[in-house]
Amino acid sequence: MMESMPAKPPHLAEDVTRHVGYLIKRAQAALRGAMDKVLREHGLTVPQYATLELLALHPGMSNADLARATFVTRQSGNVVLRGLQEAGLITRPATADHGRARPAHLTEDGRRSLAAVQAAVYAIEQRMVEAIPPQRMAALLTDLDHMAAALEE
Amino acid sequence: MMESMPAKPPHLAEDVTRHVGYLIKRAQAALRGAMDKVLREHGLTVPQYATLELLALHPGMSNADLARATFVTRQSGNVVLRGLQEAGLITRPATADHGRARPAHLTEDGRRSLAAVQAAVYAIEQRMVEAIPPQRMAALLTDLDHMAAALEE
DNA sequence: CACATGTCAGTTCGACTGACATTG
DNA sequence: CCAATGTCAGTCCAACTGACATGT
Repeated sequence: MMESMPAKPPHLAEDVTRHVGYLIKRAQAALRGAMDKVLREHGLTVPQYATLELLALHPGMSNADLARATFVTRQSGNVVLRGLQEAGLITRPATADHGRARPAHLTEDGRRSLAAVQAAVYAIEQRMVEAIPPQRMAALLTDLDHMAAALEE
Repeated sequence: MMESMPAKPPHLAEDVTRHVGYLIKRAQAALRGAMDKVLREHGLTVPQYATLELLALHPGMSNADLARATFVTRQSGNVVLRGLQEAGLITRPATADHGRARPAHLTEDGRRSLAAVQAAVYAIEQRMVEAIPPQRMAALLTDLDHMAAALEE
């Protein structure tokens, strides 16, 4: 089990805990921790789950596609993809028919695994959403989007 | 160099890019990418920088303190701490005077390293802050805090 | 040709679990 | 006794760089 993950970091200077960067990190750590917890019961990692979710919505995404969508290099993406493949949750054609891209698809097991964890994962997101005033939701999403965009060239 | 890190993820369904979880992840990835870039020039990693920053504000924090503040286990915290120690950026007493906690302190080199990168790191945060309407800043920080809190027990 | 993609090889840092000693 | 801390040992996934082949 996770040995740390305290309710709220101890007495740190206001300066630190009011930094946007710190709060983004904290929110992300909390989210990842919560997801890890429920996914581990099903033998999935967070990157693996993210990949399954993407493939469910966009069947046929290539490794490069997925890597871009999950903000990692193709090399890292390939590690995740191979893990899923070995677990029998996705399939990829041995050879590319068109370019070099080998479109990935969920297997039946993959669909089952995804379905099995989706409720729990959505519940986590729900807990987050319910923690803030509904009328601020749109602005929050917009602001997060703009902050990310500001750092991406 | 980072081979991926595109301006903005390709054509994904609106469903995905409007999820709070996705946006938090994207913002964090962008932030981490930007920080990595400037820190690498000075031979620092993000966790190392975070630790230096914390120690500058709170001299004498123990490994357990730092681990909690950076949302990792003591074991992971120790890896970072040892890296900094080997680089001569921090010192820790060989033996604890009080409990078992060995308070860490920046060395002169540590202070110098931190000072050398701080401007660049602050500039990154500034770019994020400037990307959103100033009057929404307080609400944004509050909402992030509440979302994180909702997932932490 | 350039460019995107896939992949092999290798490294590294930091994430985790588990066990154990020590201190207050 | 118990809780917190530090630490040793080991595993693992995924992050990276660099190089290279291949296909449009």
